[in-house]
Amino acid sequence: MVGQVRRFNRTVTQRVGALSDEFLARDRPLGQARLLWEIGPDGCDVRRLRSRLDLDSGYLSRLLRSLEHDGLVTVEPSEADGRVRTARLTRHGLAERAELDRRSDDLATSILTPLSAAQRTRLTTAMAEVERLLTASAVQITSCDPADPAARSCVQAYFSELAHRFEAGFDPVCSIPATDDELRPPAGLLLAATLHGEPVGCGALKLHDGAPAEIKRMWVAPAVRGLGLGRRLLTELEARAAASGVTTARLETNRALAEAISLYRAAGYREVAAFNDEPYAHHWFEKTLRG
Amino acid sequence: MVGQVRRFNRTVTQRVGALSDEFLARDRPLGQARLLWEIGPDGCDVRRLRSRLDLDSGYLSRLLRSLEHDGLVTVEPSEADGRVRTARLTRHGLAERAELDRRSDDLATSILTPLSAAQRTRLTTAMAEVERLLTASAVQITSCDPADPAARSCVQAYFSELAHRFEAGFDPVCSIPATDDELRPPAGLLLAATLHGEPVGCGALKLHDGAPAEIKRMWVAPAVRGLGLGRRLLTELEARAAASGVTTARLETNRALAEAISLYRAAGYREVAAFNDEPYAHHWFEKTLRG
DNA sequence: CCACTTCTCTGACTATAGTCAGACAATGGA
DNA sequence: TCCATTGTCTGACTATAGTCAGAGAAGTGG
Repeated sequence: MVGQVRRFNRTVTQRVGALSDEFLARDRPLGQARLLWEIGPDGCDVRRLRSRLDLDSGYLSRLLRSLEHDGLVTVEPSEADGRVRTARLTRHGLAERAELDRRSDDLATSILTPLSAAQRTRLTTAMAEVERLLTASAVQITSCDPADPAARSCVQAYFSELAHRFEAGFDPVCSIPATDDELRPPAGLLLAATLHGEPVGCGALKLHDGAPAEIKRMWVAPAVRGLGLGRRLLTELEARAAASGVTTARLETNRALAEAISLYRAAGYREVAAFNDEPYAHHWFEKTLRG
Repeated sequence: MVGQVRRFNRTVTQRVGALSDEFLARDRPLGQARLLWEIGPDGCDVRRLRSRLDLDSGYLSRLLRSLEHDGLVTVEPSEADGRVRTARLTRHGLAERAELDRRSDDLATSILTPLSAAQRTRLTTAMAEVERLLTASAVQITSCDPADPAARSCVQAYFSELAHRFEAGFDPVCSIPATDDELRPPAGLLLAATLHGEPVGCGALKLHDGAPAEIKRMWVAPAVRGLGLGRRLLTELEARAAASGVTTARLETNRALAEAISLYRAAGYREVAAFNDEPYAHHWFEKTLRG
């Protein structure tokens, strides 16, 4: 398998990587072209550009100056914050970006053209599969503090999804709470999943001395569902629980969350009698962990 | 489809391209690392390195000097030709290359690790498919002179394959000839297929004023069979024939060439009575071309 | 043997990419 | 209001990649 991945890497970087740079940079240096592309039709704060392209602020400033000099970009102070500056494409810059867009299409077309219709279908299908699985593999799971902005945004998204999906809506105040302190070692822990730095999922554990651990806050962003991320989070939580000497994991869930329920069943959880009085729960599950 | 290819390109260059450079270059500049890799365990002529990496001779020379200075490479005159110099890895250089190899494995492993067993299988299967089809799409078909070295090597390989596969062997002298002049416009033409500059297939056309055109020299290198290249060559030959005003294409073949025979049938050729006295032929085919 | 080509090397360039320190203005919290 | 922080910019660097012209040795065909 490793050999296959290496062969793939070689073929693809030769065919796609080499070409795409050459196609994208028309006359203009690659750095400028990338920047032009990243600014986008609606403009973008310089700060955002810096983090997205991971550039040194001095270097980025100089790149912007050269694009400005060529009449492709204007940079003005942002209204909201006088320190921040916003880069916007001029009419000329927009045309240039459209040209890059066209070239990107040309590159894709040049790959498809030599193939028969059947081969094109097979290629794009396989590309979609590779893309999805590479995305899945790029998701990183790390334990993080409940007060971390990434964790906060996941939990927030989780609550608002529950509010949408539960028949009766969802108000965190009525539910059994899991405070920051309860999800912070050694009382518990919280895992955050990130894709290219953006939070895309979470899962938490409440540990109870000698008693079963509780799994909470299992959530996966809609954009990355179907990539096995829920399963990965669950497996990781179980492993952490087992590492703390816990032998049983427990959780409760609402009947509206069908995918979650089938995940728990598939992962070896069996339904048990209610072990708490969570008002939003319809099902209670339990699993014995192997040390 | 174009959109899918573009998404694929973006994901893959982010995940694979960026990482692979970083993994490969350990301390050392990327150019040096690539060169070290390309020299390989058995050494390599400088001339070959230049064409394979497509480098300026001055630049390559300097890269070799720096590797030599670091004690990774020795460069000596080749025995066969005093002008050519051969680069060889020292023991230290071999160790360095092994390290690059290990890093390449690590990169592949880092992609596979986060995935489940089922996902890994799906990923490698899809990668193999993409790789094959990208290879297919990278094959270029161009008309070329029969005396061109690429054409010569294809025809040579074709003859030696026939000698192996025909029950009675194959001697070009006994077969109906197709001289260079007959395969040169306007009398005829020869198409060569190349992959990364290496010849991997051919096909030729003999035109006869007002009479059916003859298809000859259809051959595809074993390494690229199953990529639809035979079909592409045949289609291209038919198109060229039609463009010359020919309405019928003809060919004869030996019963040992089963794949070829099914290709002809699938492409719309129907078997006809022998239209010549080619001693090695068992089947004669004909197809009406659409203008 | 001579002219021509091939192959490699050196010297002298340029361009792109990127780093680092520090200046300066705007902001936000104490 | 002051002070630390944030965001941007300039100046002064370095490293990598790459180009081009020409020198000189070795081979090649007539």
